[in-house]
Amino acid sequence: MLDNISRFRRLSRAVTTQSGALDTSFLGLGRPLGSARVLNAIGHGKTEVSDLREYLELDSGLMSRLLRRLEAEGLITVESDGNDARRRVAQLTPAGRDAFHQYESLSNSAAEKVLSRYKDQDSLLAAMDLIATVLGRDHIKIAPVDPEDPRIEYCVNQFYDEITSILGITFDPHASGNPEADFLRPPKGVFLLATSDGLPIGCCGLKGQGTNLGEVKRLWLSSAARGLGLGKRLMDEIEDHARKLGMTTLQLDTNGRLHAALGLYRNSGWIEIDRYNDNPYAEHFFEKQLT
Amino acid sequence: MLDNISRFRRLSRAVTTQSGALDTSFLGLGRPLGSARVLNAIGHGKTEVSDLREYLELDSGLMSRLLRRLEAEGLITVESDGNDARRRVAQLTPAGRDAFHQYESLSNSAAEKVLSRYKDQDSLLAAMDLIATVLGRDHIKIAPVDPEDPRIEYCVNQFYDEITSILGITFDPHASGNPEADFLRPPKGVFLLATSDGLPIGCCGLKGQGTNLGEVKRLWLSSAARGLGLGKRLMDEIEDHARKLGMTTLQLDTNGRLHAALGLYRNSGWIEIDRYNDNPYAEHFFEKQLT
DNA sequence: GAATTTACCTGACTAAAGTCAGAAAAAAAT
DNA sequence: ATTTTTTTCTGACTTTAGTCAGGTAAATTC
Repeated sequence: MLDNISRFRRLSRAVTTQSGALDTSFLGLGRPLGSARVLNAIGHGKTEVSDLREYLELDSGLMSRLLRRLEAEGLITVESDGNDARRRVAQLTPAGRDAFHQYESLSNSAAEKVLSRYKDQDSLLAAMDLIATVLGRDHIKIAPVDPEDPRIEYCVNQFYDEITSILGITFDPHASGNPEADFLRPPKGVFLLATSDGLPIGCCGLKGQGTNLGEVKRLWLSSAARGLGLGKRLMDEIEDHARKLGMTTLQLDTNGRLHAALGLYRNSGWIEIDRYNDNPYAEHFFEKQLT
Repeated sequence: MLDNISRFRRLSRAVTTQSGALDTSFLGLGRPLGSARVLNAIGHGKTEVSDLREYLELDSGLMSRLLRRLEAEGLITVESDGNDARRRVAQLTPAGRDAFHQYESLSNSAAEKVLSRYKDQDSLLAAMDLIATVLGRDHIKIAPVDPEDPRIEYCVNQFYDEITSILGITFDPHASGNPEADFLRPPKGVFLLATSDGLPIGCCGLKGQGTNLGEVKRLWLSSAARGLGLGKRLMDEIEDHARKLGMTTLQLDTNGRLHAALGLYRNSGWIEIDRYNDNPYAEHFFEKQLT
């Protein structure tokens, strides 16, 4: 009925009007918007002044004055960086932390108010995840984390749930050769986690034994993250890590019903080979030579 | 992994940063934000100054000055209203229309850029509709429209598609007693359309024959609009219209697989009765006495 | 028909946001 | 060791946004 662009702009209007509720929370504590933005950015971990400037897109003169103002209010301290004495680092004082938490709880209660009025929260939240991930696709971060990190646990459990529902069976991780964490962390292997603004949206493990043969395990993408080329990015980074770990050949197994995964492997240089293990869930086996 | 509130705030950040792309389009033409907002509001049909003030939440002094400024730039004209000479009405000049269209195309191309980068646009747009509708639930409008309005046609086609997919058969509107438009518009009946910021999200028809018996037809809610109590609102308004049209008894038929609809009828005073027509898709028949 | 209310306007102001030129100190490049 | 670059800061501005106290004319109420 409406064209696609109108539909997007409609979302944008709805969110900005509603999170006017979030934005006005920035105005609700009697502090001008500029100061509030700086305080919140610091609270969210942007401590280096140059970072702050870039993030908030502020002129250096203005930035400086806003920092002086927050300092004068006793909300922050600004000190020189140890490594580079030109750079300066801002920290919240206890009073600053208080003020920051006031902003946070204002934002939270505004968000809660919106959410609480809707019954089917799961689908609403899934829709939010999808949109936030697509809009923030340029800011997706991929980084190695420990295989026992709770975020990996979350991703892998999602992976199991999906396998279970797609294959229509109860997936037993051990039967599929659930790798020990030691094989998935340096120096033997690695586990990559993809996050979008804090939300884990994908992962991929590389299992090694200290030899030149590695195995790719547990490639998973959240439904919000599909269609963004993230699977390819994860696999490319896994290959980079494999090379650094001295591997020359990678293998993986997968199930025929995971169409997107199959397509990805076939389109990125993987060659189908004979069964190389007894994983009951696997139907296709691939190998790739690293060059 | 993230709690619900963080997920909402993540969406909000993503949209405001991205539609920073939309917002900065308001800043991209060398005009201050205030003037740009007024110009765009006028372009979108808010012509009365009092409307503008309320919509943009501006002080009357500020509003006045912004209008003078746009007038001086030759973008608008402001004249007194014919009916009430205190009120004033703003109109875009040709130059103003040009400027407005520049803002529109900036916004559109920003939106297009985001959308074009994603493969599965349907699910993305559905997610956007859902969120925009939920966030804008307080602004859902229900109004009678002509049964041959293209928006009704759109809704009713969606309704047919759904019936087809839920019942697993090809739905033939005529077999189900597709009512003639004349029975669905005053003075015999009425057709209500629910819209959220321009997007049709639900409809309901009331078929009459000029007697005291009416029939409710084609109650449909878009998937984005479920769980908001909109079905109840539509039915309540249908009953109001029925009373005004002199009806004392309403009937309807429905299929057993439309669980939400069945629940709605059973919870709002409808009594199940015997089959009163030969609609092959209907399995349940209800009646309600209006008081 | 006088009093009140409404809608808009103007002038006089303040606060906030943003710009620009230059200066100081540290780091990096030559 | 000197020059250049980077990072931050300060002072002197301008523009924008927002507030408040009236004022005028039209409409409404009594």
